[in-house]
Amino acid sequence: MVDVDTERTLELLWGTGQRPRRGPKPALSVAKLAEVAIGIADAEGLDAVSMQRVAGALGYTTMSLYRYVPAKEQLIEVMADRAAGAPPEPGTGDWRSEVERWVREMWAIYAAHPWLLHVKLSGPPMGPGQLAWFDAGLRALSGSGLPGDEMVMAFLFLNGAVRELARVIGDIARARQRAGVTDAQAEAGYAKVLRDHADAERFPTLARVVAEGVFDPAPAEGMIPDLEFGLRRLMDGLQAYARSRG
Amino acid sequence: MVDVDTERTLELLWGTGQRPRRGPKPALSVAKLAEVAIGIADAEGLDAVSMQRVAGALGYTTMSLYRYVPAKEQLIEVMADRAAGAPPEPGTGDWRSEVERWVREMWAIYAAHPWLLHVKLSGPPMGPGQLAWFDAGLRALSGSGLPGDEMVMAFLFLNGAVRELARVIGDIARARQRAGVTDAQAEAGYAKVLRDHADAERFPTLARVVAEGVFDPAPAEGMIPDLEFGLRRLMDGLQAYARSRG
DNA sequence: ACTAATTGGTGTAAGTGATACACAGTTACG
DNA sequence: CGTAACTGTGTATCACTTACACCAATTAGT
Repeated sequence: MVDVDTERTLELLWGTGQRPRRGPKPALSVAKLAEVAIGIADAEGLDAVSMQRVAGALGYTTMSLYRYVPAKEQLIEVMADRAAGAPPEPGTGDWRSEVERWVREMWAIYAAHPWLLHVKLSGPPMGPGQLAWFDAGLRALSGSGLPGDEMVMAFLFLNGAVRELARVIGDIARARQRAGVTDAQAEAGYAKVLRDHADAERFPTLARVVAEGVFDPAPAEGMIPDLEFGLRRLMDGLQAYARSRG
Repeated sequence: MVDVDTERTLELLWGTGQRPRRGPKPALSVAKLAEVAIGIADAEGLDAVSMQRVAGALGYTTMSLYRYVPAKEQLIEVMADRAAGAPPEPGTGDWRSEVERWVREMWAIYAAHPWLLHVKLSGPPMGPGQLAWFDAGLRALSGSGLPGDEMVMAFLFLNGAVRELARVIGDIARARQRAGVTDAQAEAGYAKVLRDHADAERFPTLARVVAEGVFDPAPAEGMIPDLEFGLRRLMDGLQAYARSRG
C-alpha cells in the first residue's frame, strides 16, 4: 500500500498524473521550476533556494509555485531526482573497473551539485534518476558474482561511504572558500590544531598519527585517496568472499 | 595559522578562554545552553532547536543567549561535540572485534542523537568529543597493522559508510513514524513502487533483484545487516592487504 | 570607599522565509 | 451560454535569526 502523500510525490517524480481539462493553460511546469531551482542551488547552495527566489527568477509570484508543487519539500525531491542525471552506460571492463567508474561518475555528480548531499530524504529512492543510479551500481557489482541480497548490501555500504566522503570533503572545501583560505593554509591550520589538542595521553593513536605527519599538507591527485583506498579494500573483500562461496 | 573564527570556536569547544574580570556573574554557561539544546534536539529534531526555544526552556530571553555564543551555528557545533559523548574504552579482543565494537557504539550514539547526522560541518573534527571518537576508531584499526596514513584512509571510508547508513535508515524510519506507518507496511509499499516502476528494460539489474524478492519485508535483527556485511568485507580486504604488505 | 569601565539580561525591531486564503481572470464542457 | 474547474495574484500570518540600545550589576584601580 502506498499512502496519498507518496502517491502525489511519485506523480511529480515520474511526470504521471493527468492534465487538467479546464482552466487556463499553465505557464510553468514542475520541470521548469526544478530547472531554475537547480541552477540556484548549484550556484549558491540549497539554502539559497527559496520559493520567492525561484518565483522571482521565473518572473512569477511566490504563491504561483504552489499551483505546481504541494510544498517546497516536493520541489526539492524533484530537483534531486533530476539533478542526478543519467548514470554511466554499461562498459566493457571487468566488474572492479566498472564499480570504480560508477564511483567516479557519482563523485562528479556530487561535485557538480553539492547540495544533493544536503537533501533530507523522506523515503527510499523512488524517482527515475535515483533508480537509474541504483540500477547502474548494482549492474557494476553484479559482475562480482554475489547473490542479489548481498549485492544490495554491498551497494548500500559503498554508496554510503561515497556520499559521506563527498559531503565532508565538499562541505569543508566550500567553507574554506567562503573564508578565503587556501587548501594549504587550512591544512596547515588543522595540523596545528591537532598538534595543540591531541595530546598523547588522552588520544594516543591520534597523537601518533599526527606525529607521523599524516595530516601535514600534501597535494592530492586523482580520485580522492581516502575513497580509492577504501574502495579497493572493500572490493578485495567482496571478491574473496564471492570466490569462497562458489 | 588558525583564523579568528576558528579560534573562537575552539575556545567554545574546549572551554578555554579566560573568565571576564568585571561585570555581573553570568547566570548561564555554554555547557548549560548546549545541554538544554541537546534535549530539545533529541526529542524533536534539530529543526526544533531555535534560539527562542532554548532561551524559553532556560527561562531567559532569546537575546541573552548571544552573550554566550556568537551565533546559532556555534551553539550547534558545541552541541554536536558534547552529544558525541565518550567512545568505548580500549577492549581486549582482536582488532576486528574492536572495530565492530566501535561501529556498534557509534551507531548507538546516532540512534540516541539522530540530529548529529544533520549538523552541517564547517571544518574537520576539532572538539574533544570528535577527536576522542577519531582516536578510538584509529586505535581499533591500529591492530590491523596498517601504516598510519592508510589507517586514516580506512577510518574515513568506514566512518562515512556508518554515518550515511545511520542517516538514511534513521531518516526513513522517522519519516515513517511521523506518517504513522509500520515498517512492514512501508516496506511492502516500497516493494510495490519498485515493481511498478523498475521495469526490466530500463533497469535490468534492479528489476532482477526486485523479482528475487530482496526488497520484500523481512525482519531485521542485530546490527543493521547492510552495515555488518559491508564492514566484514572491508575488514577482510584490509586484513589481506596488511598481510600482503608485511 | 569611589568612580569608571565592563559585562549580563531585556525590549524592540528589522529582515527573511513558508504558506493559508480569498479573489480575479481563463477555459472547457454541458 | 452558464457553470465548474483551474491559474496566477495580493495579502496576511507566523516563526525564525540577529542587530542595537538600554539599564543594572560588578569589579579594577585609585
